[in-house]
Amino acid sequence: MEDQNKETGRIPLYRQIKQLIIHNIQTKHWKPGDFIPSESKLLDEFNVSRTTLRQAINSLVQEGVLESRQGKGTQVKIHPPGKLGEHSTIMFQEEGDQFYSRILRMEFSFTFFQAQKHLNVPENEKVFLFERVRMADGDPIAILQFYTPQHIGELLIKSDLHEHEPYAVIEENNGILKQATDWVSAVNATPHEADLLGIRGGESLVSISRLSYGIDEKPVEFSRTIYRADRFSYRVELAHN
Amino acid sequence: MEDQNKETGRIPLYRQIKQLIIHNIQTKHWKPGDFIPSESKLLDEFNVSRTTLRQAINSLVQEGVLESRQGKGTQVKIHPPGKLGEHSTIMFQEEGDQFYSRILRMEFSFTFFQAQKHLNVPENEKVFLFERVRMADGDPIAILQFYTPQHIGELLIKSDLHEHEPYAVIEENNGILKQATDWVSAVNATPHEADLLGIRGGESLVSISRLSYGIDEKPVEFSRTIYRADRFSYRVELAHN
DNA sequence: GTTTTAAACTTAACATAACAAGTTTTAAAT
DNA sequence: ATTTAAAACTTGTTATGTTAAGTTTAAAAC
Repeated sequence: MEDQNKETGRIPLYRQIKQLIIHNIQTKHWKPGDFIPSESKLLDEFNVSRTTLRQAINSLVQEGVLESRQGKGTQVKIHPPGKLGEHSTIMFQEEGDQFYSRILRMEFSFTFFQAQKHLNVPENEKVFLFERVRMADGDPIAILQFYTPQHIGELLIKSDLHEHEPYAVIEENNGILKQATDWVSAVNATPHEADLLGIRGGESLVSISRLSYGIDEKPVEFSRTIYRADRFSYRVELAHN
Repeated sequence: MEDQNKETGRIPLYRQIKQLIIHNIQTKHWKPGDFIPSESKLLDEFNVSRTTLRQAINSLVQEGVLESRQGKGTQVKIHPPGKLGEHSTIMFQEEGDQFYSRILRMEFSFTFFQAQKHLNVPENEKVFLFERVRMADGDPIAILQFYTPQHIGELLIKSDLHEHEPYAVIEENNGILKQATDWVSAVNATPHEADLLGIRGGESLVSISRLSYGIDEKPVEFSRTIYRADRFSYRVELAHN
């Protein structure tokens, strides 16, 4: 760590080290499952005290980015794509359901104002919308609207979204997701929604809005999904913390 | 810290310190909101290095038991009764709302089958139901059904449920809650529910079923609450761990 | 070749020291 | 009395050691 870092001061050294580690992960220098260099090697690379390095690493272990084991080493933790937390969002009644999606829209626009605001996208930049209907054994069960900033949207259209889940594409190209907030509520189906889902207008639907952040704390994805309430339940495990 | 602790070895010192701190909290020696002694005082009391003491304290801060602020001190964190996890269940639009409840039913019965099953109550024992309508500034916004095993129900009716929240009564008499599961879904209001909530029949409502467990891992409370969707949002914070 | 042993790695735990940066208390100045 | 400044607290950050405890590797013994 250079002197000017110590002198600029405001940002603690261990946080700067954290950022360097995160950068190595985001640039795929260290990939999920990889062992990062040992403490002694990182001490040489970063030129900080062991205390400081361990503070940075332990912090990332706490946040679920790294995983350390005594004697073995420290590796970048592997997470299933898009899976955050312990909640199991989708609880359909049958296991044998065949899932697939029917794409409704893939569109860049300046006018997705709510998503633009949540994603912190400047007004002169477009937002990408990816809209699908999710089917289970031929029945439509949910409408998914998936918004991302322009540069991520371009990544997505380059991939084959008919074949790959957007979460998987993002995590392969844009680093892993670290944190998200869900807002769960209920709405009455509009005639158009009822039409898509094959239900009567006014039926109750579960609405889930999600805002996801990457390990660099920047918003990655805003989505709104509405589920048929008769096919869906959202489970949350709660504990003190 | 005595020598035999260091020599028995297996349990790290900082974990032993953690246990001592927790013991002080459990025995109400240090109460929620209290500032615990400063680091220098605890160093004298425990006879360990600052590193070790801070490791114990920081660990408890991470777990949400303590809360430290530079320059001020470290205090035992206050958890609102019945509040588990980071989700903030109730997000009504205005801050100035005056909340109160109107009691509908307080009843012991053998026939609350769903609750009986979830609470693991034997068939020859009654289940207690406490049913209310929650009001915000005069508007009804939710119907709350609160089920407990018989012995807890008896505690509740002895307290003044017009004055005290059942969660608070339980945590004062029956220990704190440790874990809970929420199931969130959506339903259409029945005519009776619409009547109670002052809305049209068929309106969308958010339905939350909760099963709570105490420190002894036994079920304490099963509840079902339905909220007017226009006044309610359920927020969940998700993170890797 | 196989097993055993020791060495060389890894992270975990603990102590001591010094300084920085907030907050409160106290004493001084007005 | 009020304001100001200094001192005395508090937790936060960083450095430098040392020893312990797992895991892997390499050498030695068979």
